Amino acid sequence: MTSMVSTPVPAISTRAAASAGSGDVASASPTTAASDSRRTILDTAARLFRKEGYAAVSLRDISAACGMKAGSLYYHFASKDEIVSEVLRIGVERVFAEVRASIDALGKDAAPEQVFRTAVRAHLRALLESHDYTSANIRIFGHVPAQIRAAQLPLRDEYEAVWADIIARLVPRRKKRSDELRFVRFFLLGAMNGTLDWFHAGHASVDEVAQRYASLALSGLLGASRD
Amino acid sequence: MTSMVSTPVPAISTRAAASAGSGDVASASPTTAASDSRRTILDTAARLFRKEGYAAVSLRDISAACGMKAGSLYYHFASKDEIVSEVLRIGVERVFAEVRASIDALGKDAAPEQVFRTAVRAHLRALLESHDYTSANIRIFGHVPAQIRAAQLPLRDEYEAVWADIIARLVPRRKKRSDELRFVRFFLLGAMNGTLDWFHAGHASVDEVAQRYASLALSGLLGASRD
DNA sequence: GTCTATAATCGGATAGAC
DNA sequence: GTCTATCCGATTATAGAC
Repeated sequence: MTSMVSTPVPAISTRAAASAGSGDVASASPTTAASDSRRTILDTAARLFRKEGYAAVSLRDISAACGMKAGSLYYHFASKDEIVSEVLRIGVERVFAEVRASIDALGKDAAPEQVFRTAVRAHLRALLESHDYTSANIRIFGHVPAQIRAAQLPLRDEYEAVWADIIARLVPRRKKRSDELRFVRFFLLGAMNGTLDWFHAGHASVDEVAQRYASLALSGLLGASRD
Repeated sequence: MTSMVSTPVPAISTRAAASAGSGDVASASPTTAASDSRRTILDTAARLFRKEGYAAVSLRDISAACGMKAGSLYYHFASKDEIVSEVLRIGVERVFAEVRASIDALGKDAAPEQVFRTAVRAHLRALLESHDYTSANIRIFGHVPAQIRAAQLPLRDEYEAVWADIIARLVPRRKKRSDELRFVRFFLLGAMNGTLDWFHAGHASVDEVAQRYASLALSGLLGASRD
């Protein structure tokens, strides 16, 4: 959600989950002891990175929370960088897949506004209740080494392209200049990702936040409140 | 911009700059060698924290960038925690003071929408072009030790109260429920603070971003574009 | 006020036993 | 696969010279 590089904009739902290399935790490989440990390490790392930040979490912290010793992590990963890269990648893959799936479920004739509201809800669900991976990504992305950030940009751009499409469908023909839409996209993603800084389960439901945020984005705070 | 604690809401511009303890860099104390060094250390720390994050910046990094040795910092500050606490405090004080000053300059009869647009511009200017302190605050707040965060909440709440007031003036009488306004405030501050993740000088001016963001917040992305 | 020197701890990473 | 043991550099912080 940071890059300003423009990328080819695929139509929504035309692309497969992309990459998903050999290490994709989400894919259903045959369960082995090694893959179990690998997944446990990544789950734990995502949870700790989300809570504490990137630099504040040591490999000793991760391994201890897994019931392992620090040296054992190196059987599964070559470095801390490799662990955090995987966590970041999976974080985007998941919110990406869920937003696209939620849109696809609406069918091809869904109204642009309905598509928008559905995507906002899916993004916020992934961020606030489903996935430590996605929330860890948003929270630590700006704090990992620049080299790791750079490697993640293509995947982020792919995900942002989905939002560019959703927004482009929504906005009337007039003023479709691409830098117009860029501002809208940054505005919306900034507001949504900012929920991580204040949302705590119990005060309001994720779906309520999603409804309010979608309405605010569509109509503004002076606009007619339709819900 | 994180707390959910409600605080007394002062009318805009009725309160002095609050606190501004003995160590306020912004206040004009007689310039001594010690206060010069103190200020240099804080300026440098703010710049590095903004760029690299909290945990990634060591006291050696700060002192080296000041042309000093690490041990010398301890003449001016008791710990890294004390340095970062000062940076965070000054960051809020400054954006606070500038937003309030920009509103005060409009006079008491300014239209709510004009007040809003002016405040958005002042906040974004402090964040994106004026102050490493303010941008450092936004970037690292969620990554400093919990104890430090907690100590900063009252000041943050004071600043958020200004926004609560600006927004309350703007919204029609209907539906002024406070949790309504809370969502609007979080939505807006999230979008504005998110600019840190993508804005780079040169592509667009801060004032252009401010205009677009204010319009989007007021009218939404379906609304009439009035600029 | 700033320096040097150092204490005490913790960090990522590696080698080899089991 | 996981553990133990260890290397080695970096970190915060302190003590005392100048």
